[in-house]
This record gives sequence, C-alpha cells and structure tokens, in this order.
Amino acid sequence: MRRVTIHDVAGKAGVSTAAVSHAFNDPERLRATTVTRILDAARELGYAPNPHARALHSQRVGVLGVLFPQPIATVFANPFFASFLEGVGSVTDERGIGLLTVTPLGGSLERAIAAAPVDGFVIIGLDERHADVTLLHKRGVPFVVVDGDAETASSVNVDDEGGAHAAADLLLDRGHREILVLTFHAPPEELDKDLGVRGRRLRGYRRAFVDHGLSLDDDAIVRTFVTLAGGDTAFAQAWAEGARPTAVLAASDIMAIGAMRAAKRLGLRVPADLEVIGFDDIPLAAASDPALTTVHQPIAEKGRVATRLLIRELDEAGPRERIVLPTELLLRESTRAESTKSRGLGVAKGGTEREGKRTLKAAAR
Amino acid sequence: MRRVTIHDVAGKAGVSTAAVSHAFNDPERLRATTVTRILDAARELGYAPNPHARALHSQRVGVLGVLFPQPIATVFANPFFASFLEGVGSVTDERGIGLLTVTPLGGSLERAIAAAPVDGFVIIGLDERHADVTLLHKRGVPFVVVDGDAETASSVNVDDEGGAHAAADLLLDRGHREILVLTFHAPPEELDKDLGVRGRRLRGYRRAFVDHGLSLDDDAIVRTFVTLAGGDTAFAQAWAEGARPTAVLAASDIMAIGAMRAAKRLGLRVPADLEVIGFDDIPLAAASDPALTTVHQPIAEKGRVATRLLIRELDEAGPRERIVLPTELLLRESTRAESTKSRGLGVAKGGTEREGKRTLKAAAR
DNA sequence: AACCTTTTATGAAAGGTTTCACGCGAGCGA
DNA sequence: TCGCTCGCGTGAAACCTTTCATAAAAGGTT
Repeated sequence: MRRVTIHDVAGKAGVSTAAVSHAFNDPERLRATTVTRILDAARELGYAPNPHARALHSQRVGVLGVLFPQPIATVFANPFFASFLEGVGSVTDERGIGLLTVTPLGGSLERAIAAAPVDGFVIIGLDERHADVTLLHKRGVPFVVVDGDAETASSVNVDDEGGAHAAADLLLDRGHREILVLTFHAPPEELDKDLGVRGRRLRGYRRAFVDHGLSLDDDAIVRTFVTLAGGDTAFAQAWAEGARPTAVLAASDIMAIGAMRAAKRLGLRVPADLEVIGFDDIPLAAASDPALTTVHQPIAEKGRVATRLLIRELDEAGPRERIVLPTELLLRESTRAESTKSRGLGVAKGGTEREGKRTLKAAAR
Repeated sequence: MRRVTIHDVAGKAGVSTAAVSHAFNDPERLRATTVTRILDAARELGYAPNPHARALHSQRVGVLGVLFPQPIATVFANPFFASFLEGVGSVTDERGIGLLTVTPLGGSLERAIAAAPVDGFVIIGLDERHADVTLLHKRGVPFVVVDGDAETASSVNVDDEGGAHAAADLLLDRGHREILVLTFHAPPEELDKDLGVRGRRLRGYRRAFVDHGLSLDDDAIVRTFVTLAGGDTAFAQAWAEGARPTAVLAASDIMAIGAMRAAKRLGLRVPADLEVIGFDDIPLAAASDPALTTVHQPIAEKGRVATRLLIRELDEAGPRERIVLPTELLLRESTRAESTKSRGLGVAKGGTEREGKRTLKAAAR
C-alpha cells in the first residue's frame, strides 16, 4: 500500500507535478479551473504533501525543538516546565509550528540534537558552555538560551538575583536572624562557581544579608533536591540537628512547600512560628495551605519571549538579544501580614530600579 | 553558509558517499581503517546526517505525535495531560524516539495531522468517528486511541464506569440522598448520546443510584467547565438556587476542588457538612486541603501502554487491542473516615469483578 | 600465472517535493 | 503581418541520504 504522491495527483488531473505543487502553494499562478481540477483530484485520492520531502527541499520543517537536559518524564512531572511549555506552545500554536520536546537520547544530548528534525531550538537550563550546545553552532542551527548565558546566541532570563534579594530583604527587615536557606544541588559543571539560576538566587540572598550588615554562612545553606520530599527532609534534618530557624528562604516553591509540610509535622505554625518564602510561583504555590509567599517569575512569558525570538531569528538573522524579565515578590499567607511601610501595599517589585516593571529588554552587557 | 553534507565528508575522506553512509550505519562492511578515516573527516567537518533526507528515504523519522483536540497552551496547563505526557514520554525516551505534540493548526486538526512529520499518532480524547481521524486511515498512518473508541485501531481506556459506580455507591451507602453531580460539557458531536469518558462516568453514577433503588435525575446533574472556577461557580450557583446537597460527585478532580472552595466560602465544612469525591487523582488532589477523596486512574500508565502499543504496531502489524485499565477509589480527607464494612480497609477497587486488579487486557467485544 | 572467492568500495536509482528557467500560444499594438 | 508581452504550464534540477546491484581489489589455490 503505497502512499499517494504528487505524481498520482498530477496523473489524475492531467497536469505536471509542478502544477500540482503550485495549486497548493501558489494558486494564483494557475488558471482557476485548473486549480479546482487539481484540488479535486487531490482530495479524491486523499493526497497530502509528504512532510519529509517538503522539509528536505525547503530546509524547513515547521517544527521547533525544546531542549531539556533531563529525561522527558522528569520534565512533564515538573510544573515549572509545564508552565514554560505552555508559553512556548502558545506561540508555536499561533504560528502553526510544531513543538518537539528533545531530551537526551540514550544519555547523549548530542545524538538527540543531531537526530531532531527541527528548524531551531529553545534551550532551557543548559549553559551555552555545554559541549553539546556548541555543536549546534557548528551545524548552523539557530537557538535561544533560556535560564542560561550565551555569548553567541540570544538569551532570556529573569531577574533571579533581584527577586532573591527582595525575599531575603523582607525577612531580614522583619528581624529574622535564624533563616534556613534551601537551595538545590548544582549541576557538576558549575560547582563552586556561582553560575546559573542557582548562583544568581544565592547571590541575591547574600547581598541582602550584606545590606543588613550580616553575612550568609555557608553552613546555613542546605542543598537538596528540587522536590517536595527534598524540602521536607531538608527542613526536618536541619531541625533534628538543632537548627531552630524562624524563617525559610527556599530557592524553589516545591522545596518551600516541602519545608512547610515538615514544619507542620514538627508542630510549627506557618506563618506564626515560621515564615516561608519560595521562588518561581508555580500554580501549586497559590493552592498550598497556607498559600505560599513567593518570588513570582513569568514562567510562561519566558517561553513566549524565547520562542518569538527564535522564530524571528529563523526568518531574518537579527542581532543577538539578552532579555531579562522582572521578578516580583508576591505576599501571600506563609508570611505574616505585617504592614511593610517601606514597601507599599504589600507587594514589592523585584528587579533593579533601572529595569522598571515592564521593561523586557535589559541592556546588553 | 551551506550545511555540510555527506558529499563533503566523502570528498575529504577520499571515498564515495556510499562509503560514508556505511561508515555510519553498517561499519562492518568497510575496512576498519577506512571507517576511522571517514569518521574522523566527519567529526572534523561537524557532519551529521540530515534528518529530513534520512526520513524521506527510509519512511521513518523516529518521532511520534501526540494528538490533542485543543490548543497546546490548554494542554500544558492541564495537569491531567501533563501526567499523560509523562507516561508517553517515558517510553519514547527509553526507545530513543522523539515526541511531537500536535494540536489544531489554525483551528484545523486535519491540517496539523497532514503536516506533522511523524511515524504515528497517540490520539487522546478524540473519538475515532471524528472526521479528522478517518483521514489518518486513508493515509495509512498508524495510531492508537486513548480515552475513546476505535473500530479499526487499538485503544486504551480505563474503567470509568466502574470507578464512578464505586464513588456513587460509597456516598449512597452512607445514606446521602441529596447529591450534587458535577460533570463537564460534552463536545458537540456526542450530545445526548452517552459516549466517551463523560458518558461512561455518568453511566457509572446512574447505575449506583439504580442499585440503591433510586434514580439520578437530570436536574441533579450540573454541567460545567473542567476548571477550578467551573466547579466553584457550579456549586455556588446550585446553592444559590436552593439546592442543599450533603455530598458532591464530581467527574473531575479540578471541579471537585473548585466545589470545595465554594463550599468553604459558604461556611460548609468538608467533610463534616459535605462529602466530596472527585475523579482522576491528579497530583493536586493529594495536596488539596482537605485532601480529595477521588477515583484514581493510572494516567501516566495509560500513556505508557498506548505508546508501547503504537511502537509495536509500527514495527510489525499486530492485531488490534482494546485495553481497559482499572480504576480505584482512593479514600482521603474529603470524605469522612467512617468504617466501611463492606469495603475492606477503606479502599475499594473499581473495575468489574471479572477484570481483576492487574488485568491489562480486557476482553475484546 | 590463471582462476576463484571474499572482502571492500562504488555508481546510480529512489524517495517526494519545490522552484528556476523556459516554452508555447494567444492577444495586442504598430 | 511582425514582434512583444503576458498568462499558463512544464521539464528538470536540487535537496541529501540510503541501498541495490555491481565493480574492483585483495587474497588464496592450484
């Protein structure tokens, strides 16, 4: 059972294959009657152009890849990535472009990249220094980096440092001095260097401590997994080891919620006995009990911006852009409703002053 | 800047293009020294076989499509689909296959299907009767239907009716007589016919009522959107209209949680004043407050089973299968912890007796 | 040295589309 | 009537790989 090709249609309509192609792609060039004749024949035979052949010729498939450094099952289990994909997808959908999730193939991202039939990549959580990514350049496949830096490609980030600073600042302002900082394990390649999202958030916390004439000791920082269980055990263990924090600063919502669960189990009331601030503002943050105060970052928007950027670069080689989206401290129930005089109506803007709330494009370095 | 092709490599290594191809795909056929020479040349030039050309020739891309009837942004915003994709992805990942999410292109599923460079489709939430789906057949693209019926293709479903029956049964056993049933709007093509997931769940509820010598009146059933807001307003409105339910039976978790929110706002305590049972067991169900009693269905497993089935059909045309996975009533906090004598340790198995808990393959009709 | 068998390498077709460059007729102005 | 333009179509190349059939080289026997 052979697939029906353009030749079959051409034969049936009594025209050349070129005419059939035109009927589909540029009907103006043909007489109207011819076009309908061809289209009728096509419909009758159930013909549709072969996407592979089309892609081969035009060097375009109409599919964008989203590159994750982790197995696909992990990706979809993570609400952060779900929101991100929602953003990416809203743009690809609108433009009639397909969306391929690309994850390490048998452990190798390089193989996955090489085999992916896509026009370009949105890369998330992977620094450009990553060996696999340099490959993309060599091969001339356009890409945009999200949550990472890139010398040679456009990038989209959020103001992690500013957001973290705002969160720590609030707690320190309120007099907390025993603050448990929860951060995640670093990928091996950025150990000790304070690179990437993790590094920037930590830097924000640190800066707030310094601003208050304090310092954030390394042993007040707990590294754990970005899961509910991770936050839970991290808090429980710190408690077991004698720590008696009055506040928690978590570099991710899910860890913050885990910590709240542990705290509740230990008989602590949130926020009365323990104030907690997360990071990201995933959907669950608003639904947790108590609702989580957190640093909001525009996750889906990040996806949208990156995707638009990529599409633009696909169409016309424009200049590189380094976009930094603002973050915002969202006060909910896991912090007390104290009046925060210096802060307006309970909502503090993250992001440095010069960026302003709606600024999308940060100055290039 | 032309992409480097197999010709470039062949030239550099001083061999034919055929040899280069062999070096990659069947190195045994070439002398070892030749292979290394070719591979070296390839690496130096940064060559990787063009996926489109490869696909065109071999009629295989190594990509599977997941077909959704709704825009991609909606898909990723829905935790149900996220879990489902997690299941699908875990299998494609393991086999080194790509995953393309396919959604209506400019409103037309048909165009999206035709343009998708994939080897086969997993179709979710779309009945085979759907016009666009018949197109797949005509074109000879293999597919598997999830949560829908198919005459001519394999399908994967869960025991919706059994699960719904178990849920309603529990409430009726406990003496509830004023039960608000929340279900979702039906897609236009299956109006009045009790088809699809919605129809099966409703049928399960109805059967339980009949088993208790009662009947489920149509005006005790509220149709609304599958969102938090949908469940919320539906309950609030029913209350405003004078309904005073003592229990809620929701055909989806998210609606159940919405209803709980409305109930709380109206001063009702769950489960003391109102018992609530959802359906699906999305991650949020366990995290809600109170934790939602619900009918668990193996969402990710559904994705895994369907994907394995599809891959098998891609490799060797096997017989059609109709798989029905079991559901299970999970008692949590939104129902009272009464002893349920007839039910064992608080967990009742959904699914009809003859299916048993671990039975994957249901008898074909 | 001639012949045969294996091993190793190649030429060319096939896969299905798009598009460039061109051809053919008809109509029109001069 | 000649020569042009314009409208409508077409032939064939190009896109890049894989693979079939076959050629060439290498190695072994007599």
